[in-house]
Amino acid sequence: MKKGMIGDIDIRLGDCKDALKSFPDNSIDLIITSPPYAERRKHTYGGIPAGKYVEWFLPRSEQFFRTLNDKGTFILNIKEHASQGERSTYVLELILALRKQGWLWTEEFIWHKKNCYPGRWPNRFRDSWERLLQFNKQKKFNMYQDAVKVPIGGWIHNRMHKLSVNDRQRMSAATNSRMGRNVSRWAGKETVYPSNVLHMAGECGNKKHSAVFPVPLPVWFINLFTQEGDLVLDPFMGSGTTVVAACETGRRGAGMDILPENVKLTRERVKQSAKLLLPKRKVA
Amino acid sequence: MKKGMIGDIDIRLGDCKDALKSFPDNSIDLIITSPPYAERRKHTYGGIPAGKYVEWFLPRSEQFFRTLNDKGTFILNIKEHASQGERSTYVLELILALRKQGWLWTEEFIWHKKNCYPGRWPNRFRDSWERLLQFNKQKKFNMYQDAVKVPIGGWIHNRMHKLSVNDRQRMSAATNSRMGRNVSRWAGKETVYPSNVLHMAGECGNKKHSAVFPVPLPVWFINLFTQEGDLVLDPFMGSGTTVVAACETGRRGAGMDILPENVKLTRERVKQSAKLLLPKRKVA
DNA sequence: CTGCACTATGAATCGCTAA
DNA sequence: GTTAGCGATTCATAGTGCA
Repeated sequence: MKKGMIGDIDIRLGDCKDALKSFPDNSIDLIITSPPYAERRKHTYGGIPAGKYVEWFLPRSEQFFRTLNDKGTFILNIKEHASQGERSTYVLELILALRKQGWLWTEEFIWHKKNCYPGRWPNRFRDSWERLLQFNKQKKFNMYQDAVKVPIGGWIHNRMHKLSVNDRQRMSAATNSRMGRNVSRWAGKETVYPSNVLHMAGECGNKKHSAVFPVPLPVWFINLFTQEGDLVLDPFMGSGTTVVAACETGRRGAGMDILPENVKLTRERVKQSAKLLLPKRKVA
Repeated sequence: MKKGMIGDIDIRLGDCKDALKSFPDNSIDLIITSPPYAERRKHTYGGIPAGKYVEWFLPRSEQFFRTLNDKGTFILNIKEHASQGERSTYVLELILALRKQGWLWTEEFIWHKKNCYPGRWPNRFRDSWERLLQFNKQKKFNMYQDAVKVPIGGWIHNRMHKLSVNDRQRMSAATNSRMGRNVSRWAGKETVYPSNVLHMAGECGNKKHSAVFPVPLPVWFINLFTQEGDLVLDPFMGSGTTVVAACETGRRGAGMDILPENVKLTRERVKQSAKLLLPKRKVA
């Protein structure tokens, strides 16, 4: 086994701008990452100024473009901060710059964070969403929509709320009524395709690491854009959530980070994840 | 009473670029509008090309800037389309251009439309969100956050939003009906401030008019950014949803549209709305 | 007046065919 | 070559009609 590998997971220390140079062209099937946002994480990543963000990003996305499979996808999780009462525009400028670099701006998913960061300000409400920008190299790319179908109505939750007490009684009893039919449909896997708004709680309460996103988020995109055995990259690995997600879904994973503690942390998480999965895989 | 006025509502025929010239500086407290999107509404508004959208918009937003109160707010509802596998970038360019025109880009609310347009494509899911861009003239602007607090959990609130005109009539009459009970339940609940993601179904199934957004949407922003008696403008009035919302919330309203049928339609809706409200006001 | 079954339709998008 | 038009696809709602 090569150095830095745990099973099918390749974890490295370094800046992706340099570390990716040893990756062959067209070798990666999905890139999903949450880079350091501008003017954030000053003590760890140095806090890239908003005005220099695009020029900082482009040499790195150039490597993404080279290493990404022609039918692969690049998912960028980012959200501009508010400062001096205004939203920063660097993300908009980044989208325009990436198109000039050759990327197609295919879609913008919204991640609606149900339990967003608390707080109150006189001039704005809590920010409870982030952008998940999808970029591709060509119009035709791999997409496995059936892998992420959801129960009818999206969230059964909403449906349940509407039910009166009578409805609920009937629901549990009847097999032939309309509600009964609906219930059997839920159980019987009547599913529809999702939309471009994702409802997922942010990670919270974990003191060991401050994950930018919860595991289900990369899992969703991994299921949507890759198949088993495909290679998933997170060039700004952080605590390794994407890499863990790749491991859990049976994909190969790669990731890098400039901070040794993140490399160490990710290795530990992947080992943990692999341990839990092994018995599962035997069953399956 | 001046020509074109119904009570406190000023409805005009014409292009806002010209029609707004007779409005004094700093006279409007809130502008909330959904302009014709690029490459849409070809049969009615001609379909502005994406490449010319910014240059089409700026002379109009210049009038918005002049007529808006310094502590007022401008809410712009828009969403770029997808074509040939890519999202158009004209909205991003518009945001950048509006900042150059002097606007502060204060916030971006997400309108999550649960009942979005159906369809299935090999490369994308249904688009179920739109942008609600907030712009201001200064850092300090009027904001009445307490006016839009929601019950914890929020589901009764959702229910309220779904009310049709009929339901609202029913609600005002009945104290014993289902809705009446819900309202009383709501009164006892603890409330919290909302976030910047709004969940509202679009208006549909209404044969009389095809509203771009449902009344509760402008009502929400009117409550948030204005007080009773303030002036609310919709420069691209359409079927008059914003103007009706102003009427229902006891604000003064103004609106204009280049299509005579929209002017006529809005006048009818406002008259209807005023009729329903009058008895209520006496009671209250 | 309530609850349930049924139906129409909406700021959509892609891909094919015809000119 | 390039553009314009139309069909197929799809689902959460409001409205309608009836028991």
